[in-house]
Amino acid sequence: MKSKIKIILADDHAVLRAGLKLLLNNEPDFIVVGETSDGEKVLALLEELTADVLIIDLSMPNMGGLECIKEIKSRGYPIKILVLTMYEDEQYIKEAMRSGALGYVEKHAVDTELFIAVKTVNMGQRYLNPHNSQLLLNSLLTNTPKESADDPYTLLSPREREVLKYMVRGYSMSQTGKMLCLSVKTVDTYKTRMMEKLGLTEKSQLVDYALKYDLLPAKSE
Amino acid sequence: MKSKIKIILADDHAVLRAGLKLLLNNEPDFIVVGETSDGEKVLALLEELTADVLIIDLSMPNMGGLECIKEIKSRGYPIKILVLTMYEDEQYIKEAMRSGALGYVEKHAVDTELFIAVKTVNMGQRYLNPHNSQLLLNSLLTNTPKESADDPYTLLSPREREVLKYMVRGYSMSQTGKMLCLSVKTVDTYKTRMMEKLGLTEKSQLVDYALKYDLLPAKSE
DNA sequence: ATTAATGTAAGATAAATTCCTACATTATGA
DNA sequence: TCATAATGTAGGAATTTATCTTACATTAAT
Repeated sequence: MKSKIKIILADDHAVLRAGLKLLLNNEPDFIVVGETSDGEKVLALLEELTADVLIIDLSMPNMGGLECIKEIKSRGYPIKILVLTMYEDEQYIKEAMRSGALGYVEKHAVDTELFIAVKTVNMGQRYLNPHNSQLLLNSLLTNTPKESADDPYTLLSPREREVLKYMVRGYSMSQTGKMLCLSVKTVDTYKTRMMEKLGLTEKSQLVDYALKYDLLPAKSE
Repeated sequence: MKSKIKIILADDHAVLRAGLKLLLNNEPDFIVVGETSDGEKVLALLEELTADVLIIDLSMPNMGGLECIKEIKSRGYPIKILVLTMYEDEQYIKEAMRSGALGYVEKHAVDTELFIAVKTVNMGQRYLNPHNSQLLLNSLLTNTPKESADDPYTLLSPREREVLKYMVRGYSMSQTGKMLCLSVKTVDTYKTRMMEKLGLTEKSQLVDYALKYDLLPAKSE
């Protein structure tokens, strides 16, 4: 009988950590040997015990996940690192992978994907979320530090973004035009171009897009 | 032997949900009878099954937690609502409590606190994170004894809110009409009535209003 | 039982959007 | 560096949408 994969959990949400621990311990192949909510304490833990895989959240107090990963690598611990986070921000993933993480799983993922990811990185192989792997591998390999493929700050021109912000807030084209001292026609052009660039056909999709990229103002109380 | 407390889980992070489910099911007093990652599906679930407590995350796709809570209340489901979130933003907590949540637990909390919270709200009593309870109780009691005068759930009719949601998401009147199987004219009437009720003159003000009251869907990653 | 609110919708008119085209002015890549 | 793509700007005509007004049946409330 082969031995279980020893896991350390690092996530600052205690109740979720507890659930995750149970989830993993419930599987015959895994055993959680340590857990912590704090980046610095991860390093302390590694002094005390050995484990095969570290499942780490990028956002933790004291020492962020990224920093922690770098430190682990620079100290030469042989532990495999699997990043578990809710951001699917490509920037973060790339940074984490470059820093020495072997794999990346979103919190949105289901349990089975987590299990597979743990096993994969435990074998020393990379694991990337299927959704991101294509893009990521490309951008990791080509080493182009450009932002995510549909990021508004790379895809849309400044003026277009400006117009977008007004439009999605319910301003009509003419109103937007007035706000920005542009002809309605110009606003129209921007809108058309944005739709083309983003491959959209409905105004509501533009709103979705703006929502996705936080282009709407924060809730004002 | 008294029956277990039936729980529905609503959190968009599947792997965490799985852990949480195991954590709760592991306790003799609880049983998770349903789970979902989506605000709208919470409502669908409530149609299908009955449960005692809904544990809900505030940030979910399609329909944010706040909106979802309000809708549950407006539909009159007797389920007790416990908010589980990582934000310790007082504003959010207040809003959630005002909207009808009975309790609030941070994801940072340990499992035992979660258990206590579930039991507390199940009895119909409020549960507030010890850290926040002081502040909150105060501001809940002093600052807002009344439903805020322009709350959409007191001012607007259900159908009006429905229409509003589509309109502010960039759907045209005709599109909204199609979505809701209404004549454009009917949609028009609702819009006009809402504007009158709220004393607004511009569509953009409607969007602001929706933004203020979380009537837009949460950012979908 | 009468009024107020709600859910529904049509017609005529006014306004906004769409589609196509156009043209300087930068960037930018070959 | 020279062609080409991207950007910022806008007009006209055709079409779609929105607005304003009015209407009516059904509940909810007083």
